[in-house]
Amino acid sequence: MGRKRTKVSSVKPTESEQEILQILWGLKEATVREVHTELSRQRSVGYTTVLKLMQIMFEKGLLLRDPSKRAHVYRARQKSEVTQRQLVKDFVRKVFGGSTGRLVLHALSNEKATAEEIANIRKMLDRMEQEK
Amino acid sequence: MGRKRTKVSSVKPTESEQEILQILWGLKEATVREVHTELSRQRSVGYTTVLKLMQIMFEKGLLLRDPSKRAHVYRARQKSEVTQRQLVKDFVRKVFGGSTGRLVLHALSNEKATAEEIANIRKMLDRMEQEK
DNA sequence: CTAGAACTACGAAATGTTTCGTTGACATGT
DNA sequence: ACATGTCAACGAAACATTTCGTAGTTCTAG
Repeated sequence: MGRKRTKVSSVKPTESEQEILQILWGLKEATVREVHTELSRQRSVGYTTVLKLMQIMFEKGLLLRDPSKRAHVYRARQKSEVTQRQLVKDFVRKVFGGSTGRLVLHALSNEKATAEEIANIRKMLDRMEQEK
Repeated sequence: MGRKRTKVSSVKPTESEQEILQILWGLKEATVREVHTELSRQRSVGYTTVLKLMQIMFEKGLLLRDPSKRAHVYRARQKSEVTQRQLVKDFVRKVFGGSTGRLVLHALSNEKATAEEIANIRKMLDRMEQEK
């Protein structure tokens, strides 16, 4: 008997977990309290709720932690790029039937990007056409 | 007694519901059986499961239906654009900290878009810079 | 040394989502 | 008229996610 501890990399974070990952990516690493403080800015949530979520995320392999300090220090196991890639792919499939282009058009038509981002996007497009 | 029937437009579809919306957007309108047939292509799912989901979606106001035929004909209440806008916004906030540009860069670096889509994206960028 | 604050761990309730069996109505072909 | 198939409705089980209370430990100020 004994399942678990396989396919760690394919675990899809729930929505709450995504919020926490987002915060951890920004802070690089943080204690539960720091995450709670930050998340509280976005919505009302109890300390032990965040604690529990982060413990679960640790068990799932989404987070690493250093328990040597009294307040354990957590960090995301995967670089943001890796997880984001996975989530974008899933999202595009569910909401845009798999068409990345349609997602991009939609995203751009919604909100404004900065001039710098626009420039980067152009570069990206150039590169993509090169590769053909 | 009786709550409900408010804030219809702000209901966020669950993941299963998104799959069904995706199918309905493609078919314009469809019976439960048609949706089930289509969804079955993607994953294993029972007929009554789809039926129940669509009934719930109707109650939530996500779908409209015409019960005049024996097999009710359903369609999405909101145009795909509206719902997608909402979902993208939410997704960008949770996964990219609100930065649309970063989402776009990511999406593009993942998968290849078609030449036509790339052209459209360029046009969109042009337009965005015009507006400044 | 002691009171209080800050932590982790844990269990379990509350809530949300998905799945499906069963029932009864209606339709169709024989 | 009846057997067979298709349908909506519904209830509830199964499962997943979120929330929080409580207990026990360690730290810190006085």
